[in-house]
Amino acid sequence: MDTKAIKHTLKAYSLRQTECREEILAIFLNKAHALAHADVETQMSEKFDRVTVYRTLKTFLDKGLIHKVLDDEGSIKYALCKDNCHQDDHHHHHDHVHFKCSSCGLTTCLDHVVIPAVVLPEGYKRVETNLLVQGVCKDCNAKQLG
Amino acid sequence: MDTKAIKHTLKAYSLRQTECREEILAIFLNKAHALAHADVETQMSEKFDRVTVYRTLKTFLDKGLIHKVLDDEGSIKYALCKDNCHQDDHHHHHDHVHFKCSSCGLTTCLDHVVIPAVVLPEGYKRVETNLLVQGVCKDCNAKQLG
DNA sequence: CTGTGTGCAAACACTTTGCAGGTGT
DNA sequence: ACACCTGCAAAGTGTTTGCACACAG
Repeated sequence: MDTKAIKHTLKAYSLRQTECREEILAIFLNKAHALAHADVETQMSEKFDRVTVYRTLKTFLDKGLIHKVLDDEGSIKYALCKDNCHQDDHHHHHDHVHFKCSSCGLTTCLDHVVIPAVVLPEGYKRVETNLLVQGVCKDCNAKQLG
Repeated sequence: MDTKAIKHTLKAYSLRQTECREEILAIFLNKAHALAHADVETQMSEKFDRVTVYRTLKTFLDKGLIHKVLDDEGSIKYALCKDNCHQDDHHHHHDHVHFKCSSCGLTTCLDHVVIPAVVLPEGYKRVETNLLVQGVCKDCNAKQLG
């Protein structure tokens, strides 16, 4: 993976460049799906402390590098934000469609799926919308049919 | 609250009628919003064991009496299913719109809000859709304005 | 009577906090 | 040099499991 891009990204988000952060960011870049804390931990080649992983994820979240992905199991997952999703300025970016596959268990961002407008009852003020679709993903469907 | 209805409901879901179950079911009936395990526990007049509350919620979930409500904090919440949502036969009932108010913190089911059709990419098979809208609810909005 | 529910104790898993020392800028 | 990261230890919190007894049907 492009370590230059990783370093550049950290810098762009005003984050110090440490080995732990580079590795965690690399994991997110390599994997296209959302990761829970436990997923990140198990995928780290070098063992950093659990606590450091917790703190790194929280830092990334605060800085707007990653965002939360809802899950039906109670474990919070995280996924990389797309470009231009900074700390002060990611309100326009709060609508996400996520797909969780019951077969492979992975949750992916469906960036190209348009989230339909939801008509709320009178008096409700919408700030953020999260849509989680569960089912069987493309790959698993193909395997079953093959 | 109508204890007769509660007993009837337990029976309808093939659940033994115990004090604990009646009380938990009563709490769900009284409260219009989704409840996490901790919420249920704190609202029980008589103190039953934490473990019993966990098991009761799991049982209710398995039988289709309640359903999961997504949350952005990682804590699973539960809410009563509407009528005709039985164990074998609640696939048609899997689409929910929930609203979480950032002011009062309550998550409510918006039963009358139509969940828009989501167009998935080719190959994806949808089974269930969960939509969580966050913002400010009717009541809190009214208070702020008042 | 039988199968299930409950309480208790304990194990287990998850997450946060405080502090001392190390590291990036 | 300074601020911030990290690791360790420990505490705090949330959840599950096993077993003995109680209770609903």
